[in-house]
Amino acid sequence: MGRKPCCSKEGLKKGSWTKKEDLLLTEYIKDFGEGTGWRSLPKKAGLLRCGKSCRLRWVNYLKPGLNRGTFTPEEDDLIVRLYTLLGSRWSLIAGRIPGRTDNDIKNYWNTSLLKKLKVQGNEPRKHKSQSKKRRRKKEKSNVSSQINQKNNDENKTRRKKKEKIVEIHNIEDEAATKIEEQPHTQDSVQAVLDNNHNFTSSSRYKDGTSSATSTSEIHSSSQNIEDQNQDGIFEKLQVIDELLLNDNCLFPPEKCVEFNNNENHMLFEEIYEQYFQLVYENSCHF
DNA sequence: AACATTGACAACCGCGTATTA
DNA sequence: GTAATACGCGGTTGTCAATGT
Repeated sequence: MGRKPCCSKEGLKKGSWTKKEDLLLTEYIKDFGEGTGWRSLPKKAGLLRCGKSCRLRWVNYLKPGLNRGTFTPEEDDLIVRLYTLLGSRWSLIAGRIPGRTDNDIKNYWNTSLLKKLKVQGNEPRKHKSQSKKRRRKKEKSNVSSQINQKNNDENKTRRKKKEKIVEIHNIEDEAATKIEEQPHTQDSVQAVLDNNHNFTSSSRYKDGTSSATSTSEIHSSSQNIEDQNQDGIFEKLQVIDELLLNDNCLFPPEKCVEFNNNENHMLFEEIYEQYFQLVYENSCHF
C-alpha cells in the first residue's frame, strides 16, 4: 500500500483561480482562520480545489499584508546577501523581507535578479542544489514501509544532530567567554543581536505576522531608523558570515578539528542554519 | 496582421519532515 | 518502534501579455 495522495485528484479544478474562488477562500479563512487544516478546507469552503492549491493561493496571493509592488534596490541587495548566505532557502529569505513570499522572491530571482547580477558581473557563488542532493538520496519506491523506515532512520539521525547542537551551544558559551577578552569580536557578536533586534522589531507586528509595509516604505518613515536598519541588516549578515562560515570561526581549534570531515562539515552547515534561525526567532520576542 | 520569442508570475508536483495513531 | 497522514518547501512547468520580426 503506497502513500495516499494529499487529496483525491478526481473532480478537482486546476489552473488559474477565479474571483469567485478567491472570495470563497478569503471568506472562509476570515471566518475560521488558517489553522483548521488545509486538507479539509476546500470541502468546507465549497471549493473544488486541492487543499495544497488553496494553501498556495492564500499564502502567495490572498493573504493580507502581501507587498505585490516592484522590488526596491534595498530589497534586491538584501535578497542577494541572503542568497549568498543561505542559498535557495527561499522561505528563510522571505521570512526576512516583510510582505514578500518565497514564491515571489524565487520567481523574481530566477527571472530578473540573477540576470541583472550576471550583467553586472556580480553573480553570487552557487550553493549545492537541494534537488540534486535529494535525487541522490532518493530511491524510487512506493512502499510506505520503506519510506518510513528511511524517515525513522533520519529521525534518529536528527535526534543525534540535536544532541550535537546542544554540544555546539556549550562550545559557543565557552567560546563567548573567550572572546570577552577580544573587544572587537565581542562587539561584532553584540552587533548581530542588536541589529537583528532593530530590523525585526520594526518590520513585524507583535503577533509575529509580517508587516504589510514594504522595506522602502519602512525606511522612508524615518531616516534614522532607515540608516540603523539598513546598516544593521548588512552588518549583521557580514558578521555572521565571518563568524560562522569562516573555518576558524568562534570555535576553538581543538573543536574545529571535529568539522574537518565531510559529514561533520555538513552537520556544521545545518547547525549554522539552525543557529541563524534561532537568532531570528529570538529577535522577534524583544 | 500573423507568428515567434521573451519575461513575469501563478500554479503544480514530488519530496522531506513533523506529527499522530 | 512503525506506519499513516498532513503540511511546507523548492524545483519546475504552464499561461498569458508584451515585444520583436
